[in-house]
Parts: sequence; structure tokens; C-alpha cells
Amino acid sequence: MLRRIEGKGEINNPIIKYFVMVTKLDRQFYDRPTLKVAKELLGKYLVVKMNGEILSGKIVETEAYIGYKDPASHAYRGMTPRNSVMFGDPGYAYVYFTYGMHHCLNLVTEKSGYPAAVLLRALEPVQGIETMQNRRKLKSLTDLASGPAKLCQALGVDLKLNGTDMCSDIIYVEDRGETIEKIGSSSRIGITEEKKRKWRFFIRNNEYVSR
DNA sequence: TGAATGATCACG
DNA sequence: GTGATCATTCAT
Repeated sequence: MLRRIEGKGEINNPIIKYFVMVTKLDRQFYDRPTLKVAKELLGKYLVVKMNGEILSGKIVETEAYIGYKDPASHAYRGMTPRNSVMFGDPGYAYVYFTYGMHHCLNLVTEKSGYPAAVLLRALEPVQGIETMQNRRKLKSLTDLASGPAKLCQALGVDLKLNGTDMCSDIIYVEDRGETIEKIGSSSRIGITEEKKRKWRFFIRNNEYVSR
């Protein structure tokens, strides 16, 4: 799919002056080592199509949760009804409800049977900003989706989307041909025991990152 | 720093 | 059943 975007990839065509290749990430993208996926999701665009409306935002912060030996992962103590999606095929949404009021969105990675996922922690709002502002009851763009639960609230992601195919037309991630200059990393946020693994990734100097 | 707020899970 | 915990957010 070609989409005209100002200032990107100029070509010699009087009608189409600028273009950028836009592709939906396929299952192969998620069927890879989770750390790689977590880093490469930065600069991609999360798109949600619900109620006849399109909402989207640029992914600026992620966290990886990998395998059975990661004590911070929901999958650490094996499969349960809640985390079962993490054990399934790559490219599906794992949504969970926590703290009695918040939802978080993960994208399942790696082969079926091996529990791993990437938590989407922050977005730069792009499309459907007014709806996001109404849902979040605030205007500030930098606070709209700068946290895993804020992002879900802004986009209307809840348990109904748990197990949804990320290669569907309801929710997916787009590559809009952007490359990230500098990726930062740190230990993951909100977990108590595990601090050695630097499995949080973010776009450096981006004002939409959480915290 | 602590309250909100309820699903989830381990235990028995 | 019961109680502790929680990949958070917001106000104080």
C-alpha cells in the first residue's frame, strides 16, 4: 500500500510527489526473538479500528517478558487461564486487567508453547486524538498514552480484545517506513524482584515516553 | 507516599 | 472460600 505523506521519499511523478511504503506487520515479525521484536516495534504504529473509528499512535516504549525463567513474567509459574494467550501462537494480543481498574496490552512473540510477549508501554497519539482525550478526560498529548494502562484507556483496549489476532483488521501494527535514531534501555518498571535485565526499550529524547 | 479497586492465583 | 498480590495511575 502506498500512502502520500509530505516530505517522505520524493519521486519523479507529477501526481504522486511523495510516498512512503506502509505495511502491516505479519505473523513472521512476531515469530522471532522477543528482545528483537520489542526493539523493532519502536517507531511502528499501533492501529485500532473499532466503532467505525480509526485510532493510532506511534509506539515509543516497550518491555519484553520472556519464557519460564523470567520471574517478572506472568508466565513464570506456568500457564493459567489469564496468561494462556502468552503460550499460544505469535502475533496475538494478550490483554490483562490489573489493579482493579487498568488494562495492559501485550503482543505475543515466539513459537507456540514458549510464553513470551512485548508489553506496549507508551504511544505518541496520531489519529483519533479527540476520542482519546474524551476517554482520558484530559487534553495534554504527552499524557494521553504515556503508560501501559493510559494507552489502553485512550484506545479503548480491554479484555474483549484478549486473544485477538494482531494481523486482523481490528487491531494491528503498521510499519510506515520510519527508522529510530536512538534506542534507550532500562530495567522494567513496576516489578519488584527483577532489576538486572534491561528489557525496557524506549525512543530516546521522546516526550511521549512514560514517567 | 498512599489510596483506589477487583480480578487472579496459590493454598488447603 | 480466603488473603496476598498486582507488568498502574492519580492526587496529596
